[in-house]
Amino acid sequence: MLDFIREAVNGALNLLGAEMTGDFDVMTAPDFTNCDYATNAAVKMAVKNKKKAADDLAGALEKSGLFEDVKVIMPFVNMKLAMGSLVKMLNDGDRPFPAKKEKLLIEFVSANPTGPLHIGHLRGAVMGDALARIFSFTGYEVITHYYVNDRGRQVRLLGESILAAKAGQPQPEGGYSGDCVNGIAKDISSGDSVEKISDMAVERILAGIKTTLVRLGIVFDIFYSEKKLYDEGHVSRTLEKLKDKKAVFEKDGAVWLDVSDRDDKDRVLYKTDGEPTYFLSDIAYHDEKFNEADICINIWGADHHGYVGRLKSAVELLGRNADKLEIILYQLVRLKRGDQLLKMSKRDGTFLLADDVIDEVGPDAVRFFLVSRKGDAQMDFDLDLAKEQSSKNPVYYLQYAHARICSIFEKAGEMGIQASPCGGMIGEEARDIIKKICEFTDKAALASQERAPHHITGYLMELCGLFHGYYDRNKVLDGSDPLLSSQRLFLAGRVRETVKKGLGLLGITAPERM
RNA sequence: GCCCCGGUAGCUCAACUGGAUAGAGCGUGUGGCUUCGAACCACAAGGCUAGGAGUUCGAGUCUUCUCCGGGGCACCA
Repeated sequence: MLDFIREAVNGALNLLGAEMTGDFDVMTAPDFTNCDYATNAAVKMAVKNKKKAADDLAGALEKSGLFEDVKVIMPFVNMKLAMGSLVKMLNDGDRPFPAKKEKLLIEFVSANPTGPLHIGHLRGAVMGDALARIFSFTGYEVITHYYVNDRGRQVRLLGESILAAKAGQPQPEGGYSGDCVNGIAKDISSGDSVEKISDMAVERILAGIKTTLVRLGIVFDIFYSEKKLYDEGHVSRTLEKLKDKKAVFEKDGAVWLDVSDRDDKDRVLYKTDGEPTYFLSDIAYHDEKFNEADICINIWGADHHGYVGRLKSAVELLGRNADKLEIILYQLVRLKRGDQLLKMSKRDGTFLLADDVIDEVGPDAVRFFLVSRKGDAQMDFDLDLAKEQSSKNPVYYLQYAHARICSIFEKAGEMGIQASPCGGMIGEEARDIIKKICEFTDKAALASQERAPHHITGYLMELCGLFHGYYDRNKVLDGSDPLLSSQRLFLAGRVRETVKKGLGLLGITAPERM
């Protein structure tokens, strides 16, 4: 829609032979103007008399025949679309997004395979998946990654914890406990090596994580193994590249990387005990990612914020453009039950499992809640509200609109009415809703550009709100007026299609009945 | 101490990157099913956008200071 307005304004400017001092904006017009869109193009024209420029522009826009009203309220030129323009857009359907040249790799969740997913992982999972869907819809070629830290100290500790549990001995320092560890301990033979048990445990826990993700409708293209980075020599190759840049040095018995340009201080690659840090393999991993894609996007919890600078610095040392590594941080979610804030601690085992939350609230509601706020706002997730008042949950408002329209189509079938593109029969009462439908691709583009899925939820609330109101005031199927009925049915069909597409971008189902 | 993110209606959050008279959901109050699905609709109440100063035609949005909340400052991930 905004493209359409922009083209119209451009056309008018060309007609006037206008010279511009800068780009102009197109925006929605406020209610009191009784118009749809506005532009500040007049004040961006290279003339002294802005008022005259605005009047000239308004005149040229009027001549286009696309608008039923154009009025100047300085500094804006406001436009009201002609019903014919709107109906044509509605009938034509959304323009598909052209394929983008850049290939995009998005990595998210990447929780350590040392235990099941818990509430803390959920927001990143849901945001990442929604973004992947939005990117794909808006023309990017997209690959999704889950990076698996399947080696190193934590994994070894997991194996040792399981062995200890098996032998009935106390946990090693900082070790793991809980149902997960005990469950695996039951199924091993005590003679196995730590390595073997660790590998087995990782495999099993990862399988559980995948199951949880599938419940949410999340399926990754690739689970990328850290171990593989070592086995295939990527880590050592990356290290050589860094050494070539003279960025690697030894100090106090450890090996360091100079990342001081973007971080507070230099960071360690090999510890004094000779073990590599996770930082080293992370760098190798990102080098590999950039071999596959033009833009790499990571979804991280805000608690990893301190890690951003050093990784960007390292990526730059490898000759990559650090701006093409986009790290999207999401703030942490606090869980509430009514007024009660839930204290969660990994150590006490009091954190809530992702599966429990999904059981309690349902996958669609979980996804809707966690994706309906922008990532850099921290949020409180009230389980009581999401669960007990689930019938008033906004997600049902959207799904209900979809189901309702499905039901209308069923009824239409019984009545022998078929949808047909709208003509003059559709009146003013459908104006707002047609306009809203035609704004869908604007919102998808916005969500894609800003890497912010919450624009879609807000849009869908507006669209469905308009439809529910329209439905209440206008009978779609009227046996005495088949022509009007078929056109209103077409309109309803476009609403249904748009709601389904929008929910699809968020990974939320669009049920036909509920 | 330094860095990052927040502070908007009673609560949870929006506001199309600087646009005009700041919007939804929940909660509260009133009204609406003989009619395509009432998980819905209509109307109402609710605001000095934490506070001060600045930038310009114009600020919730940009700069700066103060206050409050969250997170981070490892040879842990």
